[in-house]
Amino acid sequence: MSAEGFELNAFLPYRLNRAAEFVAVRFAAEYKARYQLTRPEWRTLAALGSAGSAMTATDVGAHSAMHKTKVSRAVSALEERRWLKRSEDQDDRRLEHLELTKAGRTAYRELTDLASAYQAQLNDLIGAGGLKALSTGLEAIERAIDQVEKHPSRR
Amino acid sequence: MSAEGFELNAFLPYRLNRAAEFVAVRFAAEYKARYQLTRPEWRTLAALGSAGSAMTATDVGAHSAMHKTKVSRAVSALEERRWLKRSEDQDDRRLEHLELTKAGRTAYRELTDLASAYQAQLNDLIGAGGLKALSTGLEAIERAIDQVEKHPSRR
DNA sequence: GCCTATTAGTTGCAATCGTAACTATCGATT
DNA sequence: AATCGATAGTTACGATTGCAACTAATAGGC
Repeated sequence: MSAEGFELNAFLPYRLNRAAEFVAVRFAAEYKARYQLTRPEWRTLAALGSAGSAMTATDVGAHSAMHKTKVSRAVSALEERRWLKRSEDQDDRRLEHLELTKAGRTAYRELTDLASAYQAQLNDLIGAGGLKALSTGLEAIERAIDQVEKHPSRR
Repeated sequence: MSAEGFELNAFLPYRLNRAAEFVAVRFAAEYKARYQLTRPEWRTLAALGSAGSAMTATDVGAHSAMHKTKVSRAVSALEERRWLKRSEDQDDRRLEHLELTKAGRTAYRELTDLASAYQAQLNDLIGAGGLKALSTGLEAIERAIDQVEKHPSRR
């Protein structure tokens, strides 16, 4: 049974990684060139910018599936740029609430322009049908992620 | 127009990366623990194993969306384990054809057992519908990748 | 047949990453 | 209220990465 029952082309981790890498690389090249932003920095900026309100570093990590040390370093870098500010939680001083500064929100808006343009390219490339299917499928994974994160059962 | 027209939750690179990272991390932990394989090594092994016939390093990179230095190092590591062998192309001596050894194919088969089990877990987590949609969507991206790789137009 | 551009693959090196250990704080148990 | 375990976030350090530069070989003018 173990002989030929496996199709790499149907194996989700492999396919997803391939697709993710493909779409990420070219976009990363853009914001790296124009803003000297690293991937974790962009992702952190994006998470905070899209949330609107403050988040903790742990929230950012959960939202973007990034390791907490990545988040920690990205936050430091963005803080140094004065694109975000931290504030201590009054009730629980382990937490810090992260929020974009005015400059950070401006940067976020500029970056989202780039992102929208890129998304449009992708739409052309992938087609409306593929996009729709992909979106439905990703929703299913996103539900699974939330679920697993809620009930870590075995970690 | 640039103000609020952007939804991070609809931005493909972000969503794909999140999903890919989520499904990859737990599987990577398994084969890393059992076989001391790194991700690029597993991906290279998988590409070669599933292809059946020989591939060049460039082929492996295209198939798995890995940077060529990653492939190069993974190939060296697998060679040292005697899981693959190289052979020079007679017509074009820049090329090397990569093929799994017997030990490599055995390892591949064992790994695919792990992979199948993991895929089954994912199926449960994501559901048949989500999986179907995801697959359709990924096919669209895969077509786009092939297309772009054929016609690098602007790179 | 040369000269130049291109491609396959490798490697040096600086930058980035993840693991594990750490600090600081909180919550729960007693 | 003292202790123990858990959690938020940081950091040291070894491992991994990717860029750029490199070698070696081919391909395409001319």
